[in-house]
Amino acid sequence: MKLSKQLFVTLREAPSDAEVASHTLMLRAGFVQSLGAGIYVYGPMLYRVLRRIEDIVRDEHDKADCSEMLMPALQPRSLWDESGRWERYVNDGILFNFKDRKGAEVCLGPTHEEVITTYVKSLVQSYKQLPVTLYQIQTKFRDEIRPRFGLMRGREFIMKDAYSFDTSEEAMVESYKTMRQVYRNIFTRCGLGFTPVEADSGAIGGSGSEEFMVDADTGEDGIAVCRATDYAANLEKAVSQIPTPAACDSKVEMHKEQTPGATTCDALLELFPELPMSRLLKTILYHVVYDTEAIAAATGTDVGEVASEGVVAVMCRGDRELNEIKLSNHLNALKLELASEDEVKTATGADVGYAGPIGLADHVRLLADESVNDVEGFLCGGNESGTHYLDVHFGRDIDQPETVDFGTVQEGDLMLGAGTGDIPADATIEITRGIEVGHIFQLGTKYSEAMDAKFLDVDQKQKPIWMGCYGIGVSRVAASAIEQNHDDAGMIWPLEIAPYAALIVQMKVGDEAQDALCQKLNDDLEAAGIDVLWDERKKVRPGAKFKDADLIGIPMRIVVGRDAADDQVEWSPRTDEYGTKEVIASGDATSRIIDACAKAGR
RNA sequence: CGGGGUGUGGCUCAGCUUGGUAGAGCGCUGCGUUCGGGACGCAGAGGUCGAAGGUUCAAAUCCUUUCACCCCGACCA
Repeated sequence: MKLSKQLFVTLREAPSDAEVASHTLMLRAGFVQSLGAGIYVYGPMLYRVLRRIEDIVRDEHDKADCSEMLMPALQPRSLWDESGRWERYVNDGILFNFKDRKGAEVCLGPTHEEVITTYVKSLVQSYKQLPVTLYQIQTKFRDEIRPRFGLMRGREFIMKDAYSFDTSEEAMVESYKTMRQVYRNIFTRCGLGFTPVEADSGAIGGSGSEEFMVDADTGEDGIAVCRATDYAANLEKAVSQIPTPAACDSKVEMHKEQTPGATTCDALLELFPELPMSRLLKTILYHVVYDTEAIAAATGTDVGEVASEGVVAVMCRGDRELNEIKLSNHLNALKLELASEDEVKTATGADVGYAGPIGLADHVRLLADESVNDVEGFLCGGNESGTHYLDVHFGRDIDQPETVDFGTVQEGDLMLGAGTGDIPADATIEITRGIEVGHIFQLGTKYSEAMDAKFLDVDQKQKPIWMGCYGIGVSRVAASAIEQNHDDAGMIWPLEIAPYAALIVQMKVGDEAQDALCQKLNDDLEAAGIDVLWDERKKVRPGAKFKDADLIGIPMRIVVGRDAADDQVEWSPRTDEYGTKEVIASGDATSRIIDACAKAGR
């Protein structure tokens, strides 16, 4: 491919609204153009990368007997009412929804469980048809709270989603394991360094779930990893041993202290410098919108009797942090946010900053994180502006509220069960960052039951189909590949997914020997099935060509210049993975490229 | 949603405080000299200063409204 045939325009300066490397470089290289927040045009170079990723995705899925299909992006509300997700997604504001000309509500699909379940249930009647796994590669729409970082979090993005259908839980787990291996193969072939982690299943629902994280400091997700045990989990999900709280010898009676202006843990520590942070209990108030149907189903009560909203107070040790995901899951919340100032005043009778467990308004539900266990003689808010209680003991002064793990794992925490079984006593947790490029779930029968997707089993009984679902952010894979592989000069693509395998940089266009040699290199490579890009732009000087070559990061490069008449070229790879700069015969260059591509399965 | 910031040629930005002919660098076009790591000279093209309204003899600049985009936060009590 001749470069001059493309609309190839690069920018010398980085556009001002780009923050992360992948976004900046893609804008500079003309890979993307922004059309609005989280909406991008994918240029020809990027599209080649996306197609390469898709091809790898297809190949690995097909090898695992998955069938590709395509579902509509436009989906009627009725489907989402069947699964019960319409309200939740509209509440979260993530759904692009609108009315058609007849006034019927529709949405642009953020995911496709409803459609695939509808499709499959009409086809599957017998256990003899299962298991089956279907997938598609398609554009998804999500009205993200805050789109950012270019392709990392867009409102429209390319996703591969797969769905497995099985006759039993055990069979579902088998399908899940197969897909886990498929995912490992895909990301390995894409040349990415990644970590699979245990994950929270979020709004999709279901039981087991793992995320595939590309290791990158700019990642939006925190990951808890333990080198000693291979444990790795998303911070939303991770568990650890909570350090023992500082002991308290004194049995002084509970008493009120004047603490005007001290509304934070740090401010309180200044007033009571001898008090350890672990004996300071904060109480945080949340406004909760409940998933009434889920609660009714779980408790066996009538939907009408379940409160739809409420205020919850959660206690937590001063040296620990709450985890709103865990809290939200425990409460069956559709929405969880910090209580407003007014709500705090009504609930506590005090300004924000003095909430405590003693004397809360009756309508407030009190819970606590596990970190409060065994804390004695603690300080907590007084529910009166400018006061806190000191030397409070659970049991003696107040009952200990219901205590659940609502906490966030912290760097240096010991592993749960450290010192028992195979887990070393000093197995500690590190916090790293990553980019979520894949997520796999065991859905169970959540959707099949809600949408009545059943099959007739060998025992003559109708049973719900066991489902799994598996997603890969194709466009995000491209962005994270850059995030992981770049330098100051530009992108450095892994050969497997590079827009072109090789680049011919011609120094002087119009020079007979160079023209002829470049043409031969181009033809030989193309004949061998190699996609090669030939920079034969006439009025671009060598320096600019080198800069552009560095920017777009095609891994293998041949410079054709002064030695062309002697059939010599410069081997000038983008990374030393393909050797170092040297002058070689043109035929050697061709065979090096062909060999490298064969090795990479390209 | 809350807070902060920014909108001026394709890109990066200056000008705004103190109203008075719309600027620079990069990029683009033509000609010439150059030609292995973003060359130089000369001559050009390209902007209703995000939008609407207002104040004024006069608005990129002051006021009001609005839209868009970016960042931070949703971790505090």
